[in-house]
Amino acid sequence: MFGTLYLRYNVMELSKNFQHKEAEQQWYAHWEKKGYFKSTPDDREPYTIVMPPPNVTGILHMGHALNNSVQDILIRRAKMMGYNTCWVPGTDHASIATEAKVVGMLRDRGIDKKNLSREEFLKYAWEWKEEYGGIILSQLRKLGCALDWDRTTFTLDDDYYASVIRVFVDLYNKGNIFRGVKMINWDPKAKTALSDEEVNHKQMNSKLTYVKYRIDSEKEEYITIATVRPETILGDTAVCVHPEDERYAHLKGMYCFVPIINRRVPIIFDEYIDKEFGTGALKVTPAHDINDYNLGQKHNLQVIDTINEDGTMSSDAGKYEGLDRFVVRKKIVEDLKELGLVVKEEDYVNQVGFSERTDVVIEPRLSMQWWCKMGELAKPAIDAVADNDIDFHPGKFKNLYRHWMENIKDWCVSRQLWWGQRIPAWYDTEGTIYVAETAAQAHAQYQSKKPALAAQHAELRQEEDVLDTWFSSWLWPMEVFGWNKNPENAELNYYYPTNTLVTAPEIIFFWVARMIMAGYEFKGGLPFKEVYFTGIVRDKQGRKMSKSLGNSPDLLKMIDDFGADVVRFSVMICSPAGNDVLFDEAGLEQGRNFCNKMWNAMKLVKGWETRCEDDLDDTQVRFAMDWMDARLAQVSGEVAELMKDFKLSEGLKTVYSLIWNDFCSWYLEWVKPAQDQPIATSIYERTINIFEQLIQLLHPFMPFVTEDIYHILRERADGDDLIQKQLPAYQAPDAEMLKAGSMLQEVISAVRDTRNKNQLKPKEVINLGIDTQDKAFYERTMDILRKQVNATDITFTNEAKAGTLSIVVQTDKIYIDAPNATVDTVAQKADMEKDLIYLKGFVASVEKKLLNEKFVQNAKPEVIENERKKHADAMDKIKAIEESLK
RNA sequence: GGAAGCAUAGCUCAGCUGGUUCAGAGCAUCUGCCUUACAAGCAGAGGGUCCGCGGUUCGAACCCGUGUGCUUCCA
Repeated sequence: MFGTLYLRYNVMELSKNFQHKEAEQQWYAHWEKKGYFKSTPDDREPYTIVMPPPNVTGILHMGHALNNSVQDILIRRAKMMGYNTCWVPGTDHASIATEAKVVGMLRDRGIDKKNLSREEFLKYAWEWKEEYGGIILSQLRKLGCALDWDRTTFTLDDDYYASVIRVFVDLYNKGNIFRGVKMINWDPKAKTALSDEEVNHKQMNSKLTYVKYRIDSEKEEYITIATVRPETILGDTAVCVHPEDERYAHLKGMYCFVPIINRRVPIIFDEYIDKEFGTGALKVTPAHDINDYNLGQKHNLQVIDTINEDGTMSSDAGKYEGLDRFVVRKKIVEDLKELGLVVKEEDYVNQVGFSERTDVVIEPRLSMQWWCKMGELAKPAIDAVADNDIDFHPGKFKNLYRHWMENIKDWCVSRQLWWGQRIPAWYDTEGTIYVAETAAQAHAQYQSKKPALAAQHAELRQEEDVLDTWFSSWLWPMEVFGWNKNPENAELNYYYPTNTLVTAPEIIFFWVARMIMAGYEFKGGLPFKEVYFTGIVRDKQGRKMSKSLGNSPDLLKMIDDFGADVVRFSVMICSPAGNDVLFDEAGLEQGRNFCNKMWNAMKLVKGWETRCEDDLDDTQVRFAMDWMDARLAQVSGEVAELMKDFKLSEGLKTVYSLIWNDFCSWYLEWVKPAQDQPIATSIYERTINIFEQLIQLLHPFMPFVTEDIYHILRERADGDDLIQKQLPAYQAPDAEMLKAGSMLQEVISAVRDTRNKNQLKPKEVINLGIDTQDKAFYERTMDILRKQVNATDITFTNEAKAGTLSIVVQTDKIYIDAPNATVDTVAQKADMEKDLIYLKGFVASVEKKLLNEKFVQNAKPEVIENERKKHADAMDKIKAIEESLK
């Protein structure tokens, strides 16, 4: 492997640009081979992240790229800070999504799920999983993720399965799990119940249809209701009005007929009704609306279920039986029109629930399901976040969390699917339930409870339903470390609680809240210490990236074209902390250019290697090196602060600017020897050291290019890899050096600006006369200054020379003499006059402040001191300008 | 209908406890340069009523009230 390295890194053959494809492959394999991603408990402090397991059916999209880049950055940085880092990968069995995929695959092969037994179906499902599942894990490698692959976990692994069953039984025994009929969200495509969290509400343009119901009386009299779901009319078992609605007061105790099927139903009165909505009369369909259901309970109404589990009409729908609900919606309105019962139709905007998984319209449906009571589980989890035992970033999600947790409802945990953990409940012939971890244990319960029945009918029937996928994911941080086998095992005790959970705010209820509850309930403590919520990835126009909009870019192609580093850069650079991510492909170019910049800087520096001479004097550029060290120290501190606050995007920008502006644009230009000139070995060595530290700061963000450059800069011993190089301890930057450095930059920029404004070509030589109190500064930096502004003579002077351009930097007066060009000194003077006017105004405002008694009384002493200093500085500058204008 | 958040340069965003020459950065734009690593580059410049209105304060981008607009979550 180092053979190929050597070839690629032969200086003479260094490519024009950074070659991401080779580098990525090479370094990921190297890191893996070296075992850098692996973690075993030792005496270091652990830093642990469990990756939110993507669906086993998933392929890498923008959300994953963001989420996992963030985690990788945190992990890699923690590793450099000396932690024993452990990042656990895995996938989620995603019951609904996967079962849908498998059903689709079977259909393509001409197999109908209905004709398969559970065992046969599961065999196919596992086959599918082995062949197509988990593609995303290999895609995460491409992104460069430093995951401990030996710990890869699947939520349907045997041990994982057992832990889910154990938790179910435990909660059942504690009385938290029960079975009951309730109104649930039914997904007619997946044919399963969903939890409230799995329903997305979207605004829809609907029609509000006004329909007349004939009242059962001598006269021909009608009551008109308004509905957006005419197809449910067939399930109506009442019409309801407000008790104080005078329009309907005379109908007390009367009945009306449901059109088409002519069912005689009561007119009931309830304060639930909104008198203003529609006609103030509501058709009540207890089987198909949660509010109607509640009304029905209260008023003892019949429940008639007119919709089948696949969304077609049931036998109770009479002649519409077998037709789809949306077909019937139209047809029934036509039929009602023919009967003359439609009063009018109005456009109406309402919220409609869609399945999070299959995106079909949810059907509220009454059904027998398994439920988990959440109230008790929620209590410690509420406190954990309120007391900041678990820290949320950004903090705004704390409120959201608390609000939801305080109003938490029972969790519908059963799903009418086969792919998942089968609910460990068995029924005897009389319908009694036995919940146990194994069939044998259930039988034992049965034997002891009903020996007579057991003797007659030995068989128990197991519940067909499986558990909600989230009922397994909520154990993730515990179970990836083998909680089920041994809840006190050494690994679990070392890595748990994990440090940081990085996830999307959309699953704060699905997953985050439930993991916290599970952590306290089953492990007796919090699952992670902090949660970082990334933003939602949107396109440039602010639209959420989604398959249906087709606005999410092809990540793998992007990685292929630009490289993982660039993709990571482009995602992170537009990810402001706590805000959504407006992904702009322009970031790809910026990232590519950045790689190119570093690559070329490396080529420049590397090119000096053969020009090194030990005895050369380096005092001329010592200023540059000392300044760069100071900047490095300063920015390292800034980055550390930013990372602590999860301001990763800011952190990246800061390092980017340090490398591009400070290092490439200033430093390298300052130390660069003239063409074909030798360079002092000491400068070369120190420059390499600086370069190393720079790319080390960047490494967590862009691991490949940095590791690659690290190895080209110097020949490295086996095991000397950037990924595991430890960050140096924080050093306070040399403040004097920083100040001097920016002064030099200011002088250079001011001279260049003046050159530009006077159309002095870069090649045009100038002379500088400098009037300053601080000659030492200019003596120290004179060579750099000369080179940077293309000056030949730099001399000290005490007076303005006629025909020169004068500028003032801080309080130094600089006279620019261009011997071979004509310059417009008048325009230059006018510019300075403008500065003067501004400064005088500024001084006046500061004076006003200082003369204001209230200010002097109330302001903090250091603020006043500052104002005085501002005043003095401005006065000095005014003086300098006035003198140079003479 | 309930709740939260946001509004600063053309775009995306920083701006801490009200006071630093505080109005900033990156991208985009404009001008000049193929200058001995990089034109995927270099040097420089121009862009803002800090959403409107009112208040608190010696002092407000920042605190309070209010209006407007946008976004998200919940029902």
